[in-house]
Amino acid sequence: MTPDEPACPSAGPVSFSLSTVARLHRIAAGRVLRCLGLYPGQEFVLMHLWEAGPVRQAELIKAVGLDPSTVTKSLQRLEQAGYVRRRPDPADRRASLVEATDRGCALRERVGEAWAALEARTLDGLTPAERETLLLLLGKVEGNLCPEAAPEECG
Amino acid sequence: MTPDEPACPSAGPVSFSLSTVARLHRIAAGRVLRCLGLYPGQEFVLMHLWEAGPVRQAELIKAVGLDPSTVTKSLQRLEQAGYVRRRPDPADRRASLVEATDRGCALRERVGEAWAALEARTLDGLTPAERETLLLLLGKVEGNLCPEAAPEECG
DNA sequence: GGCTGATTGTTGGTCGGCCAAGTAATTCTC
DNA sequence: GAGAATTACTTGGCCGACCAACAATCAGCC
Repeated sequence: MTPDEPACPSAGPVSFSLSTVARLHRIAAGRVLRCLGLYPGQEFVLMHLWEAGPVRQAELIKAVGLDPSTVTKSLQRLEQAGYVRRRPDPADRRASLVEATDRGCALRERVGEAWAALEARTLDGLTPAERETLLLLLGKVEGNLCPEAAPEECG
Repeated sequence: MTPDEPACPSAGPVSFSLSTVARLHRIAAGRVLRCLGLYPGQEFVLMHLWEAGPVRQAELIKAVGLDPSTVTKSLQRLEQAGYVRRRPDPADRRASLVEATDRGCALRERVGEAWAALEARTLDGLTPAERETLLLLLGKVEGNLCPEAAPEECG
């Protein structure tokens, strides 16, 4: 009856569903964020800066868990947009200190609202118990995928 | 104790965890797939072609749920790599018929194994009931994020 | 002091992914 | 049958994200 079947649930149904859900979620986030002048992904950087204040770039990278080059480029764009400021760390001439500008902080409330609305939409129709379960299970999966696994997977 | 806290669980904890898990999952998939000469995302296209045989590009787009331009570029690269063949549809001169080549089909088993291993790693430590629950909840979330929502979010 | 090694951050390249806009062909409508 | 609307892709542009390779600085060790 339904014209669009789930495509390939045969192998790895959870992996498949996870990928799909995450992509839809990112699209939904992007639609909301673009109205605020942001691109999806940048909100994580800003969120950390709002909560942590001026930080070294290395700490920011560790906090968001992204590749260093990704953070560098994201910061360059955020800086050009005027949401972020960078200055050299006087204590370490390699490092940079990053902080949100007033203009960047002005986004905080609206991003928070948008993020809350997205969370509400994501979890619509789930009971509180289900929400808690989902968060718990995602946490377990995150632990499974996180650190281990030597890069030598090609064997 | 743990030096790296989950950063920003304050707003939208599920959304946050979902993003993180999906990114880790994609990285894990990428590590495995790169050994087979694929990039993450291409496996969805190939999986559909393996199961469905020659299809019109429009059907492929609908099946994987991606943007048409994304599929176009992915197919161009898969074609250049020799995994996929495209030819015009004799019945409709706008359309293209797509199918996996022998070389593309040769990947099927190894991709299946890799995907199964990834699924196993993802779900390690979860009971069968938990796995079922996770799949169910992800399905609900997918339904929430899927179709609706007018593009006019900027109000 | 000087050499080796680890940290910090950047650049270049490639892909996936989206959007917006455009071309070509088919179908609908009158 | 001619014009309008729909469909099927493609191109260009931009961003996030990865990896690999690099320059610069700091830190430890003799």
